Amino acid sequence: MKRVSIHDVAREAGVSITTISKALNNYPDVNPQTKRRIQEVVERLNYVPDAAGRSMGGIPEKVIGLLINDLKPLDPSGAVYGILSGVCHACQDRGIGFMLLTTDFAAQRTVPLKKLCLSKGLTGLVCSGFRLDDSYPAQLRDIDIPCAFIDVETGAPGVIDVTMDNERAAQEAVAFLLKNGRRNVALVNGMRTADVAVRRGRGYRRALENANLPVLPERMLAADFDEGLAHEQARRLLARDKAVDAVFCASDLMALGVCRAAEELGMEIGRDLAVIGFDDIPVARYLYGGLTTVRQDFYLMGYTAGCAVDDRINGRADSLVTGDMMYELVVRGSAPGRL
Amino acid sequence: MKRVSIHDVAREAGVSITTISKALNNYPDVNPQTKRRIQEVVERLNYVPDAAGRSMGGIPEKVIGLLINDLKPLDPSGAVYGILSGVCHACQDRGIGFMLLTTDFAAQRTVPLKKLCLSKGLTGLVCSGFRLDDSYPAQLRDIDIPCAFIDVETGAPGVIDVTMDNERAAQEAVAFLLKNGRRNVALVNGMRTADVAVRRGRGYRRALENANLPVLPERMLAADFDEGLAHEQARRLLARDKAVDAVFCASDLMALGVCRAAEELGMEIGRDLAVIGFDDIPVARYLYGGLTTVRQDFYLMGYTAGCAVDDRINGRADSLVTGDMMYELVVRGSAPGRL
DNA sequence: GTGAAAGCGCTAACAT
DNA sequence: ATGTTAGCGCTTTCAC
Repeated sequence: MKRVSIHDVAREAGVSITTISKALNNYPDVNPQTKRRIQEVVERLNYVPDAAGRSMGGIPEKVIGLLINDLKPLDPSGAVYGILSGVCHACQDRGIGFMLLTTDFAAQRTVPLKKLCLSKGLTGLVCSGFRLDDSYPAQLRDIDIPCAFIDVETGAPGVIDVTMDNERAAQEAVAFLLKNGRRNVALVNGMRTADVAVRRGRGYRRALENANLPVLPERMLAADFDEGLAHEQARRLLARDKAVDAVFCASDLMALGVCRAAEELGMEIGRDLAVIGFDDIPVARYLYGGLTTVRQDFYLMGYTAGCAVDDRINGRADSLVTGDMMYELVVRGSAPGRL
Repeated sequence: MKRVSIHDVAREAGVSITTISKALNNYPDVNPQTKRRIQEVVERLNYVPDAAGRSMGGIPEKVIGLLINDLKPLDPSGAVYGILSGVCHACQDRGIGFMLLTTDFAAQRTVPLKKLCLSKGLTGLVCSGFRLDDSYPAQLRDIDIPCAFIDVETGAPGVIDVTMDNERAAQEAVAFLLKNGRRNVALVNGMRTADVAVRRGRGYRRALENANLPVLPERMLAADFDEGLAHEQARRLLARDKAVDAVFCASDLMALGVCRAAEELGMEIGRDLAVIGFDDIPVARYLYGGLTTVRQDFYLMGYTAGCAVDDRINGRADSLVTGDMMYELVVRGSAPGRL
């Protein structure tokens, strides 16, 4: 079964392919009658212009690629999904094509970013899920299409960094704990290769320093954004350091692990131990009397990134959304108090 | 900045474009020396073959499209994400292209499925998120590429239905409750337009009938797979019908809502009220002493669908994974007992 | 208002 | 082992 081409339509409609092309691209110099006849034939033959053909002819569709690093089977925090749907909707709203691409640590060394963009024919790019030791962030200067990076402050010239002020958010969260009477606040952080983790760690530290409290290394745990690891680490910490009365976690998932550990040790969440998470995942409000957390809006980040890239594509360079994304401390039962 | 084409490479390497093409496509009849020289020029010029050009020339890349209906900003159950990453990885493993597409109720009536496939140049299709009243499932006979449907038993000839035996799974879950002493089991179901909801409802009914227990309409609630609605409905039910000692929910999210309602009414989950969910979302194991649930593996469903479609593309028609997907009753604290 | 012809970047017969 | 040429489906001058 061969594909029906513009020639088939032309033959059937009794005109030249040129006229078909013009009619389909809404050129003004086509007789309305002819146009209608053509439309009819198009319907009847179920003709659909070939994208490759158009592209070659001179109408390459604009496409924004969302490049996700290390796409995993599970996305417990929903961050990847949120960003994905955000970029996707932005492209829909702007009437521009969307393409999902993936890579990983190894592939980044094999295929240059520029080559990737070129081979996919991208007009714009949004990157997400990259760590500080990945190589694509360093290849940013090579590509010549508008590009946005999510959750990594690349600082690269011309690159749109879509991030929120993680340091300040973390600082506020810890300050909230201190203000509500906690004095021995521990930290459960993600891996050091995650830009956001580094910054949240800094915020934690700064909050303690501002309150003239000691920053104790033994109270700063790394749990790779993993519930299980957080649970394990927290259990050990809480068992040996009875003074700890609050924990700030760099993700809700890790906060869940901490809560689990605390309950196993007979502590009551929100009273004996205040726990703050990060992200505000959909189920956060239902757990442990509600998980106090720093909300961020992944969908909006994706949507913002997509729009910003599209703006750049269209020459509007005004949108520089660096560090501007919203966050909000949502106070619930796991760490009660007032702001 | 013009795109570097095969001609540029040819000129620079001092050979014809044919030789370039052959070298790049690993034809045997190219002098190894020449080939190396070409590789060099390719690197230097940063040449990347144009996808559209190849497509037209005669090497159209195979592409499987994942068509998702009604893509929302949030995916609390992680179902969409799991399927997405599954199909994506399947395509990677099989060395075939992957394309994410979206549609919605309105668009389905505007753009015929066939037209969509044609315009995107798809070689295969995986559909997810469709309801019984959507129109694409009915247009299946129109398309002439291999196609898999997830979570809808279309029954269409040639279509790969990737589903699990929802009816049997639900029946087993309810039977488990009965076996462990529960006698007044309520149902909290999703919307009637979801194929899986219909089947899970049937399983619930059948389990009761098999045990010669009455099937009471007032104990069958519809909560649209929504936590809030489930909470509301359950609260009302539990308040008026004190006999209810167990609830089977068609999703973990709704189960959470039910648990919340029960606790508000002073009931203890797992003792006063047994609650079973469906899906086994990542956080399920951490809630209410662990949520008893029917696990399903969305990632695997996506992966299976992708592979099955690829098999079909390659002429291997053996893979007919209808109703075969795994499920498993995971017993935890919210509905304790033995199988 | 319509059409003939060139050309987009590439592959594939078919020479040579 | 390499080059010539036709053609893929489309858009776009430029004549008519």
